[in-house]
Amino acid sequence: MVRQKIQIKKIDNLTARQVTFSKRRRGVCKKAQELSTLCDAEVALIVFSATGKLFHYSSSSMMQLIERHRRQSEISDKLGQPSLQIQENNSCGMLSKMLEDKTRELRNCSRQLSGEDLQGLDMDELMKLEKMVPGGLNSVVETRNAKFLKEISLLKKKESKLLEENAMLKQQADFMQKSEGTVYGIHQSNPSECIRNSHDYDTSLRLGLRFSN
Amino acid sequence: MVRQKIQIKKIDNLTARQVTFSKRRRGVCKKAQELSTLCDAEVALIVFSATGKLFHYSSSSMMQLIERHRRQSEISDKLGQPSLQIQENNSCGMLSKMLEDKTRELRNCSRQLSGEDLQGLDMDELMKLEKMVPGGLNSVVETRNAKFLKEISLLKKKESKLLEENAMLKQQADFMQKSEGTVYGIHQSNPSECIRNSHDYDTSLRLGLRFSN
DNA sequence: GAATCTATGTTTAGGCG
DNA sequence: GCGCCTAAACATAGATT
Repeated sequence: MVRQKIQIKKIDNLTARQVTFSKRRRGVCKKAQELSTLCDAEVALIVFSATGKLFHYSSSSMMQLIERHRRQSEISDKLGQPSLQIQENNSCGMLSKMLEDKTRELRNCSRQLSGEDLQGLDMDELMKLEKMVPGGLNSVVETRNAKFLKEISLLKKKESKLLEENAMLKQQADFMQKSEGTVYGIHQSNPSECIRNSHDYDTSLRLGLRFSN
Repeated sequence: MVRQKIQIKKIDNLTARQVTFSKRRRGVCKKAQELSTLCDAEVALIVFSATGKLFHYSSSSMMQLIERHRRQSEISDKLGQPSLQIQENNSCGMLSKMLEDKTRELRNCSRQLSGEDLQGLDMDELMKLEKMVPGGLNSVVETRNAKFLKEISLLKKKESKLLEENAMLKQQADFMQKSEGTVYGIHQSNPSECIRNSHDYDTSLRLGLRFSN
């Protein structure tokens, strides 16, 4: 049999999953290395297998990279909080420079985001933002943010609807399963297979936070 | 001129390097996501561009993953990772899993956002800075709002797509019902029978499963 | 710069030892 | 598990718009 197109969802067959994990783990690592080398970037990659084994790669020091990441996040957090430190510590020139940087970054982001991601965090962050900033901004910005929030509300309703549908379909599937035991398909595992050795996660349990496109 | 084989060394031309960075960064990110989804792995990826911009992706919580990595790296004989989020009930077979995948995707887009974007935190920064710097920030506001609108638009599209997919799943469910309740099961497991833990943290270290160079 | 195109290089699913 | 094989799927360098 020749190669099939696969869909990006959890591979059910344990063996196939492990094999794919091994292959793709190396693939991702290689890609990370290449990115680092070709583009002069710092890259850190941490992978935990379903069995809990750790694999990692980093272009330089993992600790340094993690620390750098943490600091960057922390800085952002501080800025996000109502703390006024920065007002005291920065001149207008410096702030202007930062703003320029951020604007550039945001442009880049817009480009990147065009494909697949965005959403949740943006909404959350904006909500948070709204609470944090008590009407101090000018009316134009407030109006726009309100508009944005309205859109978010709509999208959340849609999400709820989708979730409802999912629940319904789950029930349906449940019912069908109870009413008929016939199962055919590629693979059906015996539940007892799930009780493997103590080093083995049951992968079918892990409904982790995934994203497939 | 058509595509040449490239050698993995730093790209000299700045523009080409930036373009490649952008393309490959997304590529690596996608691969990381796929690995996570397909193989039920936890993946964290941190990338700093040559200009210092941060990009990251994580299949779940970046902080948790980093913390887990830190612990496993430094103390190999410490057992019993306390919390590995036990999953919700999953007893409906393939269709149910597909639906859950979709639901999860919808819910957790934020994580992909935090992976690809500079996060909503940048927005916070901008807001904060806007408040501090008097005037002359219209372009920043415009940029941000444009980004918001674009994001909303894309989110809508994505949700529509998900709804469509759910509709398809519904059809599938209908079909199954008509087929006398048979189930095209690929894998079925009962979570309650699957007890796991992970005690072999140090194994990966002994086996030299590292990619640092 | 960003988006798209496309020929080509690279990855990898599915097998097998 | 690992390594190798093949061909299909995929990623992407280079060019163009």
